Amino acid sequence: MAERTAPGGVQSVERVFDLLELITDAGGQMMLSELATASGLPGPTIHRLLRTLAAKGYVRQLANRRYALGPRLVRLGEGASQQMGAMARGELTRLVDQLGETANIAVIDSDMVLYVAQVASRHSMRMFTEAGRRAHMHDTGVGKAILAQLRDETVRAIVARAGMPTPTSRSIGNVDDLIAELHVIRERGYAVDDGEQEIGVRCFAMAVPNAPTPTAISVSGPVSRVDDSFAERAVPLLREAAESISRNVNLVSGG
Amino acid sequence: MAERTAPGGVQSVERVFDLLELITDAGGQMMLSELATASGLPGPTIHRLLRTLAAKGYVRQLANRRYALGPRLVRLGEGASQQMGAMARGELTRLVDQLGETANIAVIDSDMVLYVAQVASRHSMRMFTEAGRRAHMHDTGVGKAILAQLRDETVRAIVARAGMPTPTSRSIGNVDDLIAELHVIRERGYAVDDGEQEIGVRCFAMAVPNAPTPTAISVSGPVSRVDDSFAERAVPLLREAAESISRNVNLVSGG
DNA sequence: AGATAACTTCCATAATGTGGAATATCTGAA
DNA sequence: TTCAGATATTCCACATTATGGAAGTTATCT
Repeated sequence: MAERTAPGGVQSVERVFDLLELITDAGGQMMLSELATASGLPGPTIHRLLRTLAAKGYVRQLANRRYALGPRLVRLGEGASQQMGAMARGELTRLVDQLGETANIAVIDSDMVLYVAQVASRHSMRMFTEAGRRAHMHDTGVGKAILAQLRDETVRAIVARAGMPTPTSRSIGNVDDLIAELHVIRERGYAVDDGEQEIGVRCFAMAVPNAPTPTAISVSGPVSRVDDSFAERAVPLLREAAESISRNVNLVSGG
Repeated sequence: MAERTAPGGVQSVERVFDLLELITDAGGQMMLSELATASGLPGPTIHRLLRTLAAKGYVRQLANRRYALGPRLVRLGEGASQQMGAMARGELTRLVDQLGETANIAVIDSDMVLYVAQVASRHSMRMFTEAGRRAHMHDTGVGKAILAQLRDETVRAIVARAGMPTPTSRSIGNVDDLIAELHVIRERGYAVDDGEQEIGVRCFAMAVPNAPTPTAISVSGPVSRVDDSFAERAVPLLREAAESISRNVNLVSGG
């Protein structure tokens, strides 16, 4: 019809993943009628698609007829996580060894950042950002590092869709301030999150150059440990790590 | 063609998930030609399917043209994992109320156990197994409960791939001892981990029957509290919980 | 460099997926 | 309990959609 069709895209495959994303957005389970209104697809079509997924275990139908994400997705997700992690884990571990703070790798995922892997520091006081967690872009180090690689108008579109909540008094609350901050990040080569997501937590982040999906890595910890002298040591190590990961992601890496 | 067609199944959807599973089995990345021989599908068909996935971020194409699992799968997997947890949380909470010790649910995930959800006891001294954590199978209660449901040769293959580290002096260190232990577990109906992962921690575990992915639940705590009289109370409650979760997880077709 | 293997694009074909209409099932009200 | 309204599922005629052989590209090996 009037809808734009992606070239070479297989319709039913696109639809089935749209449905899975909708269910995920809704917290893991949905009624068929809800999916119909959310997706705009006719009931029988959705039913047939979900039936196919259910037969393979990617979706489960509950007793109340609702459809829920199925256990087989866990394995695929874990595999994808390991895949990204395999390319980055060595470098993240090295960062943790060298700096003693928690290291993360995150990618952009529909207007937010998705934490793909984490190597935790051995300190008892540390962040709990689990792999698979999503966060806003404007108030995280990795998010700002990624945004700094995009064009300003793209950034505006992203925050318009995702919103700009201000979890702390230091969070950036409007687009123009964010754009200004991104200019600083581009000059400087790395992003800083100084208590923008949580007071007392500071984070240094850097984009992974030429990644297929915009990607960034970070080290973060309490301000008491993550100070100016930490930054001096961290920035060159972050750069090394980002470049090394870039090489891994783009070239072959047996793991 | 003369092939059997699944009733109501959407071909391209089935194929696309078969491909994702193949890539996962192969460790996260594969060449198109490898997929062609493994799946029996013609090259152009695979290419079109993967291109659709790649456009949405469920697969990434590396510089050497190999296809790897993409970052968007991470989020779906995480959602599915939480979903499993949601179905079990009520039962786990009841176990904690009844027994006063921490309850876990875990699934098998590429030769290891993946802790999907945990309800912690109120005791200050307790286990710290976080949801999302993976552990070996041979030295955990949930792992052994799951292995006891599999055929011996499958068990041998799993431990051959995953290895059998012995974190404590009580850990099982060779396959034959493990197989013997699994026979005991099958007879008895539940698994015990008595300090095999950490000295002083005891755990009772039971498989969730007929789960789509092999699954088990457990209660664990310090030996001082988790003794014989605890076992007497725990085992019937574990069985009830496992059966209840089984009913939740499997689609209740009879109403 | 040339040869070989692997990947990608093209396009005629019909098999495949589609969705409106009909039917079955569930949920809540009286 | 029975009934009405909402929701899910099955059916099936139709053409849109996916298919895969053949041809064209691009990488890798010798």
